[in-house]
Amino acid sequence: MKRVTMQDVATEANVSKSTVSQYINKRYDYMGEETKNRIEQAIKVLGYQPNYVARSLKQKKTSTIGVIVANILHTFSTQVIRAIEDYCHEHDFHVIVCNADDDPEKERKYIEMLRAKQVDGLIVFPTGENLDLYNQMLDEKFPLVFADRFIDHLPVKCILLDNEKASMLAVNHLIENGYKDIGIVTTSLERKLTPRIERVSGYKEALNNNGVDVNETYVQSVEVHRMKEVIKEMLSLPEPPKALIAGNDLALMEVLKVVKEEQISIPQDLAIIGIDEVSFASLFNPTITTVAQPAFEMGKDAAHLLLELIKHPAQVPERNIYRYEPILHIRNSS
Amino acid sequence: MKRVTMQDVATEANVSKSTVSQYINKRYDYMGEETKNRIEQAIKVLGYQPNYVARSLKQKKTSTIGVIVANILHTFSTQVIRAIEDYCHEHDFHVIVCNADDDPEKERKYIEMLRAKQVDGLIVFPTGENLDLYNQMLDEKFPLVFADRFIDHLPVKCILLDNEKASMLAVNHLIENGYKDIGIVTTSLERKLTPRIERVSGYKEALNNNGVDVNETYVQSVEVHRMKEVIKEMLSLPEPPKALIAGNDLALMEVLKVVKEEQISIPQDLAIIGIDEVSFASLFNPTITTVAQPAFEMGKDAAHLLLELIKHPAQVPERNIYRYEPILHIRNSS
DNA sequence: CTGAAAGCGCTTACAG
DNA sequence: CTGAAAGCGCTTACAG
Repeated sequence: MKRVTMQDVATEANVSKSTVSQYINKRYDYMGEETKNRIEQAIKVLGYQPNYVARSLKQKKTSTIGVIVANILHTFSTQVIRAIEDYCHEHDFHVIVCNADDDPEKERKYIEMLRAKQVDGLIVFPTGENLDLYNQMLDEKFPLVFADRFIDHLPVKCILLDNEKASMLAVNHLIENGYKDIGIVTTSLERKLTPRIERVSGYKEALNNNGVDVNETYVQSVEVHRMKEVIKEMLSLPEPPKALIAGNDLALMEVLKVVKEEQISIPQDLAIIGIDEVSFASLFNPTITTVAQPAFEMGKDAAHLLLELIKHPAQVPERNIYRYEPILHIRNSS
Repeated sequence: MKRVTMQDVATEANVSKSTVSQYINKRYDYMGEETKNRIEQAIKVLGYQPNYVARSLKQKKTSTIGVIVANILHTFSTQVIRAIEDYCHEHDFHVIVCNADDDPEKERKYIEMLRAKQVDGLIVFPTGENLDLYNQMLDEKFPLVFADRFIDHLPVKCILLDNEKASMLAVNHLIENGYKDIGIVTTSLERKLTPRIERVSGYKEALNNNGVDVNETYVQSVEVHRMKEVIKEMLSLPEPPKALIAGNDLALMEVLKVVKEEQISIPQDLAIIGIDEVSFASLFNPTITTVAQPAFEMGKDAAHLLLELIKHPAQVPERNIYRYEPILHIRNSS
């Protein structure tokens, strides 16, 4: 079952393949009406479909971008990906998504594979551990956008939440509602990943701004599998917090598991705010107060920015850091 | 910033590019130790990365598959995609995902684009409306696997849930718990999509098997945006159902919205079972009984099947339909 | 207005 | 054990 090529069409239409190529690429400037019709006919008769691989090789572009997310389990990642795909498909770009699973080795492999496949650009939620690769892409002026996390001293365009403000919105809202003993639980800070670091520092700053001392036992950052345990410990302190901020959607799930297991009444025994929106926030009993990221907008902008870098490499904007405003959804858990 | 090619490596190592190619492809059978070292050195010095586009053109394979989901909003789609990606990455295949949004025109566009990009195979959640394309791929023996839905009289490998059994599990469980007035709400049946049709027919059959007459006012199939309204009507009947099955995860969300708005007590006023697992099922108040699909297994098997079709086109198995067992998770909403 | 020719960066049968 | 040559299916200056 040999696929029909441009040469076949040319033969069928009695023209050269140059002319067929012109036709396919809609460069009809000087093309005779009759020729056009013959080619159109031939294409229809033979059921010709152009081979983009050949075109890509010649044109040195693939109209494909790669997206490497750190951890696809976050709703935020899924939403950003969806926005990127929507935007790219509208602009006739394809998207290859990879999940690095927060593993620097996987990230390395995917960056190399995607570049070998000649993607025109890359959106990465960086693990932060492959500085040589990041720098190499920068040196080569390869179109690159980071999302969610930035790496110090690396002049890469980066799209991310104003994380400090996210925590501040949560803290301020709790304080307005009369809470002072406010805890926060996030995933591990060991790898110094932007959102976690900033959410904790924003939390501390907001407490300070409100004249509340930070109680370090109320601040816990551990891997997800240890989180329930740590939350239970925090709630068993002689003076447990009266409110708890979940650092992201996965942390919120752990908090809710503890709430269930220990039959804690929300918000009477414990107020809860989650950073990141979750699908069930307004269905839950009680409904859950969240600080949402404008994930769709962020994904769309990341894609837009990347396609600009690809199409107009000459006019790259100066700005590197793009911050997005978190949105507080006040519901009944706080 | 010219990328370095195989020719550059060959020159640097003082060999021909044939030899470099052999080296890259690990065909060292007759290669001198010294030559190997020189090439290895040259690659390192120049930072050579092979160009897969050129290789693909020559080899007529891209090691990439396409996945076209009907509607990416379903958790099931997301999970299947993730399983496909995991499996493919393990086997050095790449995945391009497209969301047809239940629009046959988009599906057509994506099938054509992905084939133009020379993907080696396709996993499709078919809209069912592009019979000519499906048949064309079949004629050309193009590697193709359907998921979630099958199309009558089309001999395509298809991976899907035993949907009738899913409904039956739900109905039987409700009947065991003493319910007889059981309703079901699904998305529209107009397009005759397998899961919806089968879930409704399984529901009816299960009622019959239990000697319960089907009450057609308890069976509603409409688009998501009309679902709340229809559920409210059903619950306002003179004799409303005492239990309700949600036909998929999106339907369950609508049911839960109504429950919230109308302050219905679950399961006292109304028992609920959802088909499809949801992230919050065991966190909810009450926890929600669901019938889950083995989504991860299904995605993995779909990918495995497709890669087999790609690698061993000669030995395609006879079997076309692969059914998967639904799993009843009994919780407190029923 | 259309065609011949070169070339994109690889792989592969074949020659030596 | 290694290399010269052809070719994958396109695009693109350039010639006429």
